[in-house]
Amino acid sequence: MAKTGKDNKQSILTPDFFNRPTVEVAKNLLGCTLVINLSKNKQRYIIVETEAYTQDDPACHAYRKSPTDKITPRASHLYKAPGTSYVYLIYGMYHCLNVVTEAENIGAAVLFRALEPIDKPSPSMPTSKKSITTNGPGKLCKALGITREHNAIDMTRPDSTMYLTTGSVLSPDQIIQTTRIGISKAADYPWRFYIKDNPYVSKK
DNA sequence: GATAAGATGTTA
DNA sequence: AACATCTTATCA
Repeated sequence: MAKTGKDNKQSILTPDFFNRPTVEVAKNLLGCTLVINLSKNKQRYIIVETEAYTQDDPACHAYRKSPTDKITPRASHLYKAPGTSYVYLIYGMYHCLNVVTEAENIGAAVLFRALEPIDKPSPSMPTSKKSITTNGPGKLCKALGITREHNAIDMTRPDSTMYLTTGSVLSPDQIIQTTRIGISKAADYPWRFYIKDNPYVSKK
């Protein structure tokens, strides 16, 4: 289980953090804090599961067979500055939250797959996985109220409705790297990361 | 426990 | 027609 990190000084993640290889960013986001200010009360969540999607990845929305292929409207957000939010609708009923990585105009991002609440923790421990509402990319957006309205937010600014800060520092043996979930194209890429033994990670 | 199917609408 | 998902139903 991740620590809350309340004893640490947390600093906001800057564009430099996201302007790096996407797989590195996905790994390093584990343990960091998502701060979200959609309603009146600011809420914080620890990132416990991520996936990387790059410009060379057939599963990425920004994937183009040839560099001359046109950029589609949905994927256009993926080409914005590192640290920008990208939200899309999946299966007609769920939203998924990503943060843009690498340099502007590259087209890569990290998908947020699961979060651990800091401010409203479940009483003691969740009694079962069914009671967790932030373990899965569609579920967490529903729980946090994230929709396509929250596209193209600069998440590197403390006055944004969403931004990211440093959190608990994880030791290498707490970070599990494995294959991605829920996709058919390039599902064998080992670009999913999660915190070992954390009860808020999706799946079993 | 496992596996199957349905909901739903944007995208290319 | 496919889809970076989740819930519910049914079988064991």
